[in-house]
Parts: sequence; structure tokens; C-alpha cells
Amino acid sequence: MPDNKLIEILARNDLRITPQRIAVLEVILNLEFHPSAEDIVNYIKLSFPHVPIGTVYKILDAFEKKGIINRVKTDSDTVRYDAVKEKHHHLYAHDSDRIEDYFDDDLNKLLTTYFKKKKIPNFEIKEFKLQIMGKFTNKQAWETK
Amino acid sequence: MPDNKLIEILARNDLRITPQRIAVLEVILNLEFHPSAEDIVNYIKLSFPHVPIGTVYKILDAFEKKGIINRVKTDSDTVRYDAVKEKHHHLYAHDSDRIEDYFDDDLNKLLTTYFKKKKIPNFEIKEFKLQIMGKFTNKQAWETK
DNA sequence: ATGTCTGCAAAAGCTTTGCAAGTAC
DNA sequence: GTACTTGCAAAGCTTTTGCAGACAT
Repeated sequence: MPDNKLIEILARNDLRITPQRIAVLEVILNLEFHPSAEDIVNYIKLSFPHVPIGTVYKILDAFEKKGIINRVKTDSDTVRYDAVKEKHHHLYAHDSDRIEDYFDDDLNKLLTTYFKKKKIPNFEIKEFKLQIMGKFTNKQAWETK
Repeated sequence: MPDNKLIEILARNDLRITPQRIAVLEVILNLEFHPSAEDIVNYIKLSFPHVPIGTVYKILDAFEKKGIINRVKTDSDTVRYDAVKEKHHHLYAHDSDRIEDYFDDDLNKLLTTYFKKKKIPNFEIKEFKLQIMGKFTNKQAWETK
């Protein structure tokens, strides 16, 4: 992704433009495996020798507050991040900690229609996300990325 | 829940019957808010003065391995637990860390049927769970439990 | 010039682990 | 009696916080 696009996102969100923020933003927008803070540090190292993980946490925090990213729900005790993008769901691999996006407009429509008719007592729905647990059957596609 | 039922569950799973395990199991089976390890310790304190949290973690670990409980997916860094029961989904409160079960057979059927027709490329679905985020509109029901 | 961000290190959670003593079987 | 479990404390991780110096505006 070109830097000027990344800078534009930061500017639009009233965030000061720093090399560290550009690097973190680029990683989250480009990577598809929903990185943890540590993943981000490791990935950035390749191009940006040393960003302390404390700084990455602060940056992630700022991004989350601005709504640029979200935390992904997992059943482990480490937080993973997801760039905010068009409505999507998540595929969770049973045998690894891989999490991938799943886009499906028919599914969105199906669920939206369903909950328009069927209300949940005492609960006002803001959004929903389907967690789909299972196994990836084609590892190549991911490993060679 | 009567002790003999709890004991029966432990026995069926080849777990030795100890007062600590009975207490933890009872909490998880009865409480509906998906407690963390710390919640469990606090709750148990009322009837069982002191169970170290390390022991609770070991018990939870044993229960999870036997499939008596599951970890609940959240976007925080603390793990919460859920008794394994008939298929259900989760309601997540936006303004608190409350998580409740949502049972809906029509929804289960709808999704099962949907994914029988629509396959996800390179992914073999084992199960799915809908996360429903929003706001509880009737706090009384919960607060007075 | 000002307010914000980074880097570093310390501190603060949460969870796991090791081991001796205790308990279930 | 044996194997497993508990209790306790230490260690391990992840995440947060504080503060001085650096940087963006």
C-alpha cells in the first residue's frame, strides 16, 4: 500500500503522522492473519529495525479508539487485531491460531432479515459476527502468501 | 444443583471427586455470566473460604480437556468459561463485560441449511457460533438474579 | 512553542509451572 | 500403597503505565 494512502488515513483520524504509526497501520491493513502485538513487532522488524512493543501497544490503542482497527475475539489470552473493513465474519482454524476473514453478503442479508423479524428479548442488537470454526483444507494458499 | 449430580459428571469423565472440583463445577454450571477464573474464586469464597487461583486454573484445564467446559471467545485478554451445553450463541454487552447465552433452534437450522448449500472454499466447517453484540435493555432481570 | 508521541523500563495483570504435602481410589 | 490433586510460591507472558527526551504541527 502506498504511503500516501496510509498517511491519509492517519490524517483523517487526527493522528499525528509518524513512521511508527505508518508501519503499524501498513501491517494491519495488509496482513490477513489478524496479528497480535508481537506479530506486528516481528513483521515490522524486517523493514524498521526496532520499534518497542510498548509503543506498538500505544499505537494499537490509539487506532482502536479512532475506530481504524478492532480487537478480534479469540479464546486465548492474547489480543489480536483486525482492520475495520466491510462487514465480514471470521474463520477460526482448529489446529492453529490462524484466523481469516470471511465475506458473504448473502449471509449478511440472511441474518439481518432474520433478526428484523425475530427480536431477542431485552436485547438491542448493534451488530453480529459469525465465528466459523473448522479446518483449512488448502494450506498452500496461505503458506505461499 | 445437587451434589450427586455434580459428582456424577466428574465420575463420568474419569476425574477424581474433590471438594474443589465440585465447587468449581457447580459455579460454572449454575452461573450464567461466563465467569473468569477470578470470578470463580470469588464466588466460591462465599461457601468455601479459600481455594487458590492456581488450583482453579488447574481444575478448569482438566475440565476443558474432558470437554465439560469451553473457553468463551472475547476481545479482552482474560479467559472466560462456559459449560458445554446444547448448541447456543452468545450475546455480548457493549457497555459491560456481561456475556449471556442465546438459544435459538430456528437460527441453528437456518445456518446449518445455509452452509449445507454454500460451501466455503478450502475450509471444512466443524461448528459455528454467532456473536451478537449490543445492549441489554432490561438490567433488572440480571441484577436481581 | 506546544502538545503529542516514542523509547525505555518498571509495574501490573493473568496464567502456567514445579514441587512437597495431602487426598482419592 | 499409588497415582493424582491441592496449595503455595515462583516464574512466564502479555499488556499497561510513567516519565524524560524527541518529534509533528
